[in-house]
Amino acid sequence: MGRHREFDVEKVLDALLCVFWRKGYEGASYADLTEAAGVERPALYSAFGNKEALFRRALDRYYERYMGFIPEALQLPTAREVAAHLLYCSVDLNTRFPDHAGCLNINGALAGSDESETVRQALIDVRAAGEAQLRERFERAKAEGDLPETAKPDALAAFVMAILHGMAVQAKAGFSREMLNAVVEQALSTWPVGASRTTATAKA
Amino acid sequence: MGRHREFDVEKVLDALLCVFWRKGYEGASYADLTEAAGVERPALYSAFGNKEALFRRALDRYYERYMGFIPEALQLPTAREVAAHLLYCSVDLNTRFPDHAGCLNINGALAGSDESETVRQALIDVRAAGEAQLRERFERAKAEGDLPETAKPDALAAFVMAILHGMAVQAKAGFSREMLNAVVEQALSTWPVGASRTTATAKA
DNA sequence: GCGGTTTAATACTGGTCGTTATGAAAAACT
DNA sequence: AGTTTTTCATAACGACCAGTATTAAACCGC
Repeated sequence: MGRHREFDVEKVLDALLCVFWRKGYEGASYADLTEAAGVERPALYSAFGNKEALFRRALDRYYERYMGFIPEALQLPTAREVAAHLLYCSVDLNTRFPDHAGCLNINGALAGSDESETVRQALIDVRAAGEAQLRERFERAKAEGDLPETAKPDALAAFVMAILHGMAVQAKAGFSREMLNAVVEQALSTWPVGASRTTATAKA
Repeated sequence: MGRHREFDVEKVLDALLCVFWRKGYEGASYADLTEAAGVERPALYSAFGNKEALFRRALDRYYERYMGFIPEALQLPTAREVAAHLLYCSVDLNTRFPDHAGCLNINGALAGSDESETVRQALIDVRAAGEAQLRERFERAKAEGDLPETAKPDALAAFVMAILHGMAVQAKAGFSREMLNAVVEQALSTWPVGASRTTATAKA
């Protein structure tokens, strides 16, 4: 019973997500958020809680709406295809929206005041979870002979993640999609070749 | 004539530099800065100007004091050695100080409020200048036959920079030096080989 | 040692931050 | 229709932000 909410919570969350994507957690003020959402301040508090809870909801939604290519990639048959799909889709996402380039996770809170420490750690945890999934996928690939015996799945996963993070930084700096695709090409050009695929070329 | 300054400007600048390194431009408050410097607020204004000017001085000092390996690297004989030196020295710098891990340029201002836009652009410009130097060095390497005719110096430079930025993000997240060195190893494992060095191994 | 000049320390400014109290408007239940 | 409950909009809260006015202390030349 009682009055109904006059705004669509998910639509508002999408608008807030874009603000955080562009300005990061601390850089986004409630003035920015209310303007983008078209909703007054107390409504945001009643719908989501405080700013940190709001950001975490936006982060969840970000992975649901935009990071669908991660599970997609993990299901591809070879480690190389997994990496390629991750990298190319990431380039697309990082450059698709000119007004909020890059990645919410990286833009969100790389460094900042002590008050945002918990948010920073949350972002780190999410990245670490993704990297762990990737490492496990590469371990499987190694067991399947898709990656050579000398391959180090943890280093390979960290390498792919480094490219992803580095390109997010570059996208935020205005790098073109073409340039970032060339970076991906370069990154993939040295992919290790396993026993089951020794016919693959060594350099793209 | 008049009273002498009681503090060493360069020592203070080093202390401020470390605060920015850890918290970034917007995340560092004057409360943080004065505490780290052991100097009161008006003294910082009289010595450096406002916060932005202060940050730019700190950034200059950062490159002078800690980024000496960049010109070092550019003078090495082969493109691969240039890249290797950049990457390994960067890992060392990013993990040398546990209380301010990563890179000042990346931590400084990746995203934030509109007021820090000029600072963000300044950091982007500095990175672009470094990348341009690297590209030119790779163009020379290509002309010398050190890189193959098919090599794209701009993509190669962007690739190396992406690894550098990505590792800076990872270092800030607490990655160990060993892990990052493994990332560098992976990044270098597929380095293109030119006609003058066809005897080099294709995979590490 | 005395006047002129620069630095040092304290305290304050207007503005913005995240958060919340308050009272009016609107919907559902009795 | 009347009552209750929830949402809405305005406006306020204390805290902190970057930046500064003010006054006392230290140094110089004389």
